[in-house]
Amino acid sequence: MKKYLDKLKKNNLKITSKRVAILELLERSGEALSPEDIRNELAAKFEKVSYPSVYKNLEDMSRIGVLAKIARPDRRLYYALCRAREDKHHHHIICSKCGKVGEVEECDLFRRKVINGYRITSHFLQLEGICSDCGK
Amino acid sequence: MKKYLDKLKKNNLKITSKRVAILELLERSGEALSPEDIRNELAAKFEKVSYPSVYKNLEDMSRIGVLAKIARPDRRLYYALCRAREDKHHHHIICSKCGKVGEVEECDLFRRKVINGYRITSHFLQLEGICSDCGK
DNA sequence: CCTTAATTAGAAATGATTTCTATTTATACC
DNA sequence: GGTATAAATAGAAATCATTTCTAATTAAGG
Repeated sequence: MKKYLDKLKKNNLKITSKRVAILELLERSGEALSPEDIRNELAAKFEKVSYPSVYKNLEDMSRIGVLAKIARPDRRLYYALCRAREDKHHHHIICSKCGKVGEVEECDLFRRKVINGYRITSHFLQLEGICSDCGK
Repeated sequence: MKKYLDKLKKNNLKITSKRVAILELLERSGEALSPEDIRNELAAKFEKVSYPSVYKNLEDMSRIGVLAKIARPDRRLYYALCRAREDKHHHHIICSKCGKVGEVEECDLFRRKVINGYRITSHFLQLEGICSDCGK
């Protein structure tokens, strides 16, 4: 958490309770969440949470590289903690029934620099399935 | 072009002048275009072109696999002709600068039945990068 | 041709995101 | 610790890509 807050300071973004709560939520969940998801979670913790400040915080924090912004075919934007340094490269798989999220490390796209003439700048992989509990 | 029209027929989509014009436009441009781009191009050719039918055509044709739908961080949807061999599993990569779309066949996830205990039901992979022309 | 179901245009609605503005708050400096 | 000030915030209203609704038109099979 400290390294994210340091990065905020370094970029002249103040350490506000809302920003800390957003970062903690994204760290805890490990998923890409929508602004609406995030506002709803924060609403349980704070008396007042406005959409504009949630949107602005997500945008500001992704601009400085603390968060990753993800575009999906539902035309909504999703945000996830950018864990650039730590951990292994991975993606998430979501259980269609219970919503449980697991990690998928079988992805070697991050090693590829060029595919079919394109120098890759980003890739987004999303998996859906039935987890072992629900599949019994 | 014929193979696209055949696929429309096979899926009970009629061969209308608007659909043909959309396919020709996408084939000619080779890029992923927005519904707005497409409507504007068509407006030069037809007296009347409504947004709802452009949107519906793009959605219908991507549903049956003739077009690929691409979500980008500007929160708009883009559509490109799906040129890969029909039966070959593939994904798409879009150039961040010029919008050119290429096919990516290096994906072996579709062969995996189970990952990390999850029985996979679907996966979505989207790549972004700089194409060879723009990278010069 | 004729019939019928699909397609279309236009107007209005939708809903995620953004803008605007006045108030509050974090932080640098004393 | 107190204060100035620039950033952050909430709430109301606006924006704009996309969708819904409806009646008129059209493709395609018989």
